[in-house]
Amino acid sequence: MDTLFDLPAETPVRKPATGGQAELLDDLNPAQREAVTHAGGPLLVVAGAGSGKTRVLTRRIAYLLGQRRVHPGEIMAITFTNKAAAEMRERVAALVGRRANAMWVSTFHSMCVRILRREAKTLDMSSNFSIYDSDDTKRLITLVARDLDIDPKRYAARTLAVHISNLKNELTDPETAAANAGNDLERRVAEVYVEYQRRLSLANAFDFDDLIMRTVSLLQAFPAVAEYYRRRFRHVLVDEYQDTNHAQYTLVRELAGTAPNEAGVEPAELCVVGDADQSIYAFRGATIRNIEEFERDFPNAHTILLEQNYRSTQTILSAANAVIERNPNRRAKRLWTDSGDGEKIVGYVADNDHDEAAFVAGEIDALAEKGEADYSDVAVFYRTNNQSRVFEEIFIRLGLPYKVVGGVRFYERREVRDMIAYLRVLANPEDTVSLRRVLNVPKRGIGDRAEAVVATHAERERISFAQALRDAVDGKLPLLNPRSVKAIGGFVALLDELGELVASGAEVHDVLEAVLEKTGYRVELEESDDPQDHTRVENLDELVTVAREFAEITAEVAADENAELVVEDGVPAPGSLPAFLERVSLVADADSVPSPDGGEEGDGGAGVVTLMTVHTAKGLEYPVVFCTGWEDGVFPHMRALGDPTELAEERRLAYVAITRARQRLYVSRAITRSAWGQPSMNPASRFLDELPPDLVDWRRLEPSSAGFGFGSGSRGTPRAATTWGGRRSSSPSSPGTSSFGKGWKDTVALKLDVGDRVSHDKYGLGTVISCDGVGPRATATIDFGAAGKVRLMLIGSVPMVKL
DNA sequence: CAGGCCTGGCTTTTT
DNA sequence: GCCAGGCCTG
Repeated sequence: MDTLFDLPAETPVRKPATGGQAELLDDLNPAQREAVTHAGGPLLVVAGAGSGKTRVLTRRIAYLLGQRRVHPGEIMAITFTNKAAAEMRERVAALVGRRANAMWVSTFHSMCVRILRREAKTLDMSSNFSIYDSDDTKRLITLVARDLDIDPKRYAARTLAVHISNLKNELTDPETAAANAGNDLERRVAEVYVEYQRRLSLANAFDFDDLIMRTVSLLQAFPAVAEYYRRRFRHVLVDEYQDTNHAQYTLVRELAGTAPNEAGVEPAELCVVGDADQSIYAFRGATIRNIEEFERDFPNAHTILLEQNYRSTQTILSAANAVIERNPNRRAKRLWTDSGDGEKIVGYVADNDHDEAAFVAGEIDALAEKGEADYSDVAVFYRTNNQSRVFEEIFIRLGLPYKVVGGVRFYERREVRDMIAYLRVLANPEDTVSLRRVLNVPKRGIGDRAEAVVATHAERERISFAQALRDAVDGKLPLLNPRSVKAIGGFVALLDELGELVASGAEVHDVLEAVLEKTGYRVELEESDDPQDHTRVENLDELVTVAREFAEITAEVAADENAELVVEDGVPAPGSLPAFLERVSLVADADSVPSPDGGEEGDGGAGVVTLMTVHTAKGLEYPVVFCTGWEDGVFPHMRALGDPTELAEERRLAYVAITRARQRLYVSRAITRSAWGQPSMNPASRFLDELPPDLVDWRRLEPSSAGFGFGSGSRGTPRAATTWGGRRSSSPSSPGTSSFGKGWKDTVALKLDVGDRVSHDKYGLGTVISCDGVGPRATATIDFGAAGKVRLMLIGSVPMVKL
């Protein structure tokens, strides 16, 4: 795995400014230059896609260091991903050298971890705390909800977790949540929230949201702590500001300040960079309010707009502009380039998802054949992960090399998480969630009943679960049968033995090996005849390799006297178990994106095609991009159709997708697509209609009764037998001007009930067997007899009548 | 206590 | 169509 430590490839900079400071500004356009040199008040850089955002940030830092004599230790640069942080650090280092090491360049979360480890005592925590991800969080919430006798059917752990996360993102503490609770759900959530926080503390753990929220409350409750950081960091830079949530916004404000504090310490110089049009994480609490209201939040703020694009052709940019312009209440911004129009966008309407994938594969092959693109130049985007399947099927059949990025990640795999849980217990014995996770994994005869007895004892005696286990071994729990006591005894002895190994200073990978052997985890998998378990063993070997590399790299850095190994408060000892755990908790992008030059470890020359969701594609760019599944109900997603706010977010997602393309952009949709095993018919995505018609070369259009000319490239695919009336939108005559988006989007064309008889233009006579959703989300599953069961959306002009 | 079967559910996911 | 979690049985 090349992932934990790899630095991403440098995005091409036209004229690399290698040495002299004078060159820092040379190859910048006027707006970029202004952003780099601006001094004094808060600065907002509105950076359109491909406008050289990272270049501005890194040059600005280099300029601060070189021209404005800022000490690197005074700079804090905050990003959302480790990849972005690594890239920024790398690029600054390329400009200024090793001095870059003294800066804090990190993600919001690792920055907070660093502060929290340093200040843990202040919050009654111990600095070896665990960091719970959403899976751990859900487990703990499940435990809490069960203890509170909450009906898991009515209030799913996931739902509770989402609500609690939202509260934390809004910096609402449990008491306030309880006081504000206005309905049954909110009361239940608050109840769980209170107990959940108590149990987190007891486990000496923070969840992801806590990392931010607790840091904010730390800074707010302890002015001396805030002042320490304020004095220290005189420059705060924030990347992807449009993705900040309320908690992160407050954190930035607390760190930088907006006015001198009581001691007269001036606010730090703040520079944030972002693009409201690329905000696609509202579902995680991100709010574009923060970028929209920047000037109000930070008095005397200055705003700079970067609109010149260095990535795409004008055709692609015009398409992107046309789509995003439809979003209401948006700050005007139009991307442009001086590099020419380039190729037209290619459109394709497929009969079904299979046909769509075949078209994509055919085009990729043709481009490769003509030498116009390597496989690694090509990316295929879709809205949801399950859409990757059909591409995989077709690509495998055709022998087209590809890699799916995203989906279930390495560190989310069960076996990996089990091992991490063991390591966490060894690093933080109070970590109840991890301890209970591995209590009976692999099976060692400690069942639900025994676990419950121990848990109750722990709760009653107000002791940790770990201590309660020891009490069980000491015979203090009469409710346990002797067999369970013996099993628990074995488990505790095992942990003690592993604990001694850790205490003796063993390397992480040796500890990991010991866990795999001594628990019998590996043997169990090896002896299993389930083929999945074979993969699991491979993943575990991979994890051991990761740990070994972790130790080796740390050793190399330590041995390199040129490297400044910054050892500071809040940073675990290099190479230690806590350091490793922090790494795997905060760096979860193990399945990496293949490198653009096609060199993923020797798969020969042309590399592989990359498949991913649009969300995953953010921040990336490819010469050739396929935007697939542009259908109402797929993209925009079904759940966004009825909600203008969500629809605007989907449109931003479309904007992100389009602006990833450098030279060639394809858009496609399928008339029918199998979803959840059943075919469903989807109308064209409204976003297709928003593309200026003259920019799109429709290779193939949906067969229709209107009979106007279709592109010639229909490749012999069978045409759907549909002849339905009316409003086909993306016809060659009027793609951009169709009004169907207005007329039908809020209306349900057909009101159906179970048992109704219908007649469908394509499927014929049928009977409604179920109805789902309301309003624009309404669907019906209809049994068409010989034509099968079909789930249909009921919005728009459905080619069907009720009988 | 463990393993098997069945039902339900199901966007996106930087950390 | 697939996975996860709950329930039931051996």
